[in-house]
Amino acid sequence: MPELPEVETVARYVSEKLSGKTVVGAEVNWERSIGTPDSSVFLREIVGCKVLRAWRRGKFIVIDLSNGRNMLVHLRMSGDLQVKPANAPARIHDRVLLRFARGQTLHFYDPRKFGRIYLVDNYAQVTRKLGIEPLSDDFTVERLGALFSKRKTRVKNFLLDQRFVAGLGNIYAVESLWAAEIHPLTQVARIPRRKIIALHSAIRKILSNAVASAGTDLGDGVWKYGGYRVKAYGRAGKPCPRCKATLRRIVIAQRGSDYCPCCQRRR
DNA sequence: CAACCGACCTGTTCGC
DNA sequence: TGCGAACAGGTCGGTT
Repeated sequence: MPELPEVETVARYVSEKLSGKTVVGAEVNWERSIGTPDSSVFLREIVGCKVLRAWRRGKFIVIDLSNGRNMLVHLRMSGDLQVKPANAPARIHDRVLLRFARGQTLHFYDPRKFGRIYLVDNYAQVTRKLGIEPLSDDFTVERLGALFSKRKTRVKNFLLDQRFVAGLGNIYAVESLWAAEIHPLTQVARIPRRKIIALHSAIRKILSNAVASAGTDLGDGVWKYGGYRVKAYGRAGKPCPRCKATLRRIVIAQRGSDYCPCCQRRR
């Protein structure tokens, strides 16, 4: 579920709530929520750690600890982090709880159990394979063009592949392609320069607007904080906001891809 | 190299 | 109303 804007929102929230606080206790209710190390080792090693700050890399929340190590959280499809008073009851889908000094508890809520927490010496052990940060200065039209060159991948698959650009997921990939007027099945090497420019600009604009809006609330309760409004995602059968043609949905990489058959022509 | 498929999980929505 | 199927913001490993 959460993509870059939602993960950024959670990372800022955690940083604000927990910076300077020390873990005094921990509970794991679903072992596989801990990616590494084993949950028993995690429980032993996380207690006593002090949070310096939290930030984001791709879709990972990275927590810097005062002992130099890092705790990372990936929310996958349904994860969320909430800081509550120590006396707040755990919910049925709270998989991991971290209790902090001064009566605060971090709840890792994750109905589908896909999310993962990692405790490592260096965050790069986990994030090593991630591609470029789309909101960084390094993400230029030239870099995007270079990644496109000679590749046969379809652009929708490309945008979902975290090894190229880190942070886009299905919603924002669909939105970016709609904004840039590119058909999702287009092979990246065949995208003309003016469209590369349009896509680069769309990705940055859409992601930064969504971050500023605290993400996207699709109305199904999975993410209920943000105010970003989608233009194409999930709107198959409804009119294109640009040309009024009926939006369509096809499946690419087993993910629904909404697009406008009129403005997003193939080739 | 690139696409596809099943896994991993639970909850919600859809169609009959 | 009820019930099973389909589908959901992500990623990985094994096949084609």
